[in-house]
Order: sequence, then C-alpha cells, then structure tokens
Amino acid sequence: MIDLKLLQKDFQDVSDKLARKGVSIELLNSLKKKSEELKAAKVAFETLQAAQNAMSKEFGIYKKEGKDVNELKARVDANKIKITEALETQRIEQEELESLAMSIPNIPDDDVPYGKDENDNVEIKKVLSPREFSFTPKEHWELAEKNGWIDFERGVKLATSRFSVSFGMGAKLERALINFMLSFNSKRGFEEVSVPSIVNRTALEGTGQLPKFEDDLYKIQDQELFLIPTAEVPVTNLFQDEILLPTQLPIKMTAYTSCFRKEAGAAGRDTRGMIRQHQFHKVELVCIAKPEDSDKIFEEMVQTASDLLSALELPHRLVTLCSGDLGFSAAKTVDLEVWLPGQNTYREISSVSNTREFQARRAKIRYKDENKNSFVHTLNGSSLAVGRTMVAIMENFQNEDGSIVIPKVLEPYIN
RNA sequence: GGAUAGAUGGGUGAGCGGCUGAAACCACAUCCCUGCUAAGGAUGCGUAGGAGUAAUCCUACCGAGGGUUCAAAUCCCUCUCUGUCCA
Repeated sequence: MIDLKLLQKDFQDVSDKLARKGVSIELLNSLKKKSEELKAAKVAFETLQAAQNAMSKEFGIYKKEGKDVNELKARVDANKIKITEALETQRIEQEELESLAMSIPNIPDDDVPYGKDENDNVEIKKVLSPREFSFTPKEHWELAEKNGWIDFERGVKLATSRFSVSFGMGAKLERALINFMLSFNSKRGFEEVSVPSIVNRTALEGTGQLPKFEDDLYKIQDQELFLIPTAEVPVTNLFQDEILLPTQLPIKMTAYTSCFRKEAGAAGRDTRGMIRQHQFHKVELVCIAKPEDSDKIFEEMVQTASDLLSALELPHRLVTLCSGDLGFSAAKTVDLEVWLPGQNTYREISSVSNTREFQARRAKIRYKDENKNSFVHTLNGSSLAVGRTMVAIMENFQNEDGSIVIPKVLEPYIN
C-alpha cells in the first residue's frame, strides 16, 4: 500500500510518479480527499468517545458514593446516540478509503526509466554470447516431442489446455534443475524453505495480488483460499504482522513451489509449447531487509539469478523494466531474459523486484529500528522459472539431429 | 464427526464488570556497583492512530466478529485456531 501520509504531504510528487505508472490524478485526488475525511470522522468519534469514557468513570464514583445517577444517565444516553452515528460514519469512510488505497500500485523508483510498455524497457547488459549454429535451430516444442521429454496432449487430457506432462529425461531434467537451483541459492546464503501451495486472502492482499487481480488466480471452491501464483506470496507473508529484530535482518530465503496462474488476458499468446502454462515450477528468492540495505540486496539477487544462468551456460541479458511495464507491487524490477535460438529472441526467465515498503505496509512486516518500529523492505525474484529454463536448455544445447546435451553442472543432479 | 480445555504484551503467565493497557517473572536497553569468565542494584521497555513547540494528553487493541451494560480482557452468542479424549 502506498504511504497515505506521504500522499498528503507531497501530493504533487507522488501523483507525478504514479502518473508514470498510469495512475490518474483524479483517483489520487479522491484518495487524498477520502483520507482527510476519514481523519475528521475519527477525531469527531474519538472526542465523543472520550466524553463517554469520562462519564462512565463518574458513574462508578457516583454509585460508590451513593449519589443519584439519573441525571448523569440521561446525559450518557444522549451522547451514546451521537457515538453510534459517528462510528457508522467513520466505518463507511474507512471502508471506502481502504478499497481505494489497496488498488493503487507502488510508486516507481526515481531511476526507473519512463515508458509505456515492454518495448521501452532498457537493456543493462548481455551475458555470454549466443552460440553460432551450423543449422537452423528448432523450437523447443519440436525438440521436446522428438525426444519424448514433454507430452502436451496428455496434459490437456488430464486437465485442460496449457498443461503438460514431462517424461523420462524431461522429468529428470526438471527435478535436476530444481535441486541444482536450490543448492546454488543455498550456497549463496539463501535459506531453503518449503511452504504451502494454498494461501488465504490476507496473504494475497499482503503481497498485492488481491484485491485487484483475483481473475488471475485459481480459487478453491467455496473457500477463501487460493492456489499460489508464485512462492513470493507464502514466503513473504511468513513474517506478516511481525516485528523483527534488526539482528534478524536481512532474511534471505529460497523456495521451490509449483505456481498456478489462470493467465487471464493472455489468450493467444505463447499458445505453443511451455512458455506460458497454467501450472509451472519455479525456484524463488525472497528477502526481507532494512531499508538502507535493500539496494545492495537487490543487486545481490539479480547477480545470483544471472550467475545461475551463467552456470548453466545460458546466454542472457539484463533489462530494467520501464515505468509502464512495472508490476503492481514493484518499485523497481530487473528482468533476466534468456536467449532462445529457436525463437531467435530473448525471453523473460526471471524477474527480480524491490517492492520497498509497499508489501511490508500491507502485510505489516516491521522491525525495531532504534526505539521505533519501521517497515522493512521486501524483495523477490525468480531463480529461475524451471519450465522456461528447460526451454532454454533444449534450444541452446540442441544438436542437428534434434538430440540435446545436458549442461555439465547438471550432471551430478541427473543420476 | 462427537466431547472437553484453552487463546492475554518479545517469551512464560496473573487478572473480582469500574481503581487493568493490563500483576509477576524472563528477555531486552541504559546506568550504578563489581576487577572477572558470574552476581547484585536502579530505571526504562506493547502496537496503531490523533492533538500539542514540548512536558503531556486523547482514542482503539487482551484470537476474530457481533451482543448485553452508563462501563467488558472479565458476562452472552457465532466463527477460527490449538491441546486432550472418544468415534
């Protein structure tokens, strides 16, 4: 959630920055007005309540002294009617403010480039050069079927479109990648955690998927429970409503989970192959940090994901997302895009974001900072999306006959 | 599924409907004493919001949500979770 105090104090600045993310000034204006109204309603209510409390105390004293309470009771009763009204006003204001505030995205960092969509993203650097092929490289779905690694039809048979099944070496490679990534991250100081794949509404509100993006989530029928779209949700919310000690920070975690996304609005995109599936595997990095450390941790996470790709000998590039392409909760995001020779293009394989205190404010994650409590910064990044890594391995390590070489670092994990 | 007990501040754990935002202990912080791998003493120490230059004051919160009452951590109802016992 954005900082309402900051909005009141620096309205111009906040609205300028959010305009870059496509938030209208009208919306922010009504938010500002609402928060002022709520404040007034609160003051009105609290004044009445204070009077009520004082009279109640008096009441006790009167009783003790055996004085007549009829006159006092009449005053108390009259005040009570006003309190009920004031409380109702405040409740309505509160609800309206919350639903408004919860749907406003995070403020982008100052160094985020301005832009409309993914075409305006800015490349930072390329890592490893794409290999020269002496033949025309095939796309991964062809290779996957040819080698018997992935069965797209049977996935559809079991569930629906955009589900697939891995067999044999395909399944082994998947498992090897998960283990390799977890070990790699673990060596870099990220603690492994294993979390539920189902979470409640509060958790999803904490990280920002709800209330705005319910259509993208799989919901459990008749229950306020959802399949997780990313491990970021359960792992970040591990510390929801907690006050951490500074000595605990930074907390660096890595988790493997399946991820479930409806991909609403993605009709027609990446329909072939396993680039965009409803269920996919992902190893995630999540960090909880003091504000002054979060930039450093961010770089560390980007570097870890990049090194992982390098260890797998996969050419990739780093891209800073422009303001228009930035996600709802992110203040800054760097995407890692892997080279896919079959498609002759770079495709997103990891996305590292700093949400600053946006999620911490929603999920109430704080730490003791000197004497006061402050919000932590939360960061998350994929490391990596397993399915897309398999795609990248297939396309980059293919031979002319369609066979595929397994990257050397994975050998110990295959057998 | 049935029965039963419970849910209090960072932790353990008291709490008669008003004097309880909450005892005590532990932990933690600062200071004093002490010259030794320790002990003792003093003070402070929940969260959020609001008023004020400030001292300070006000409001809310004792699992969640309702209710009774002038007044609820304390009484009533519903729900959630945890423990134990029975199927």
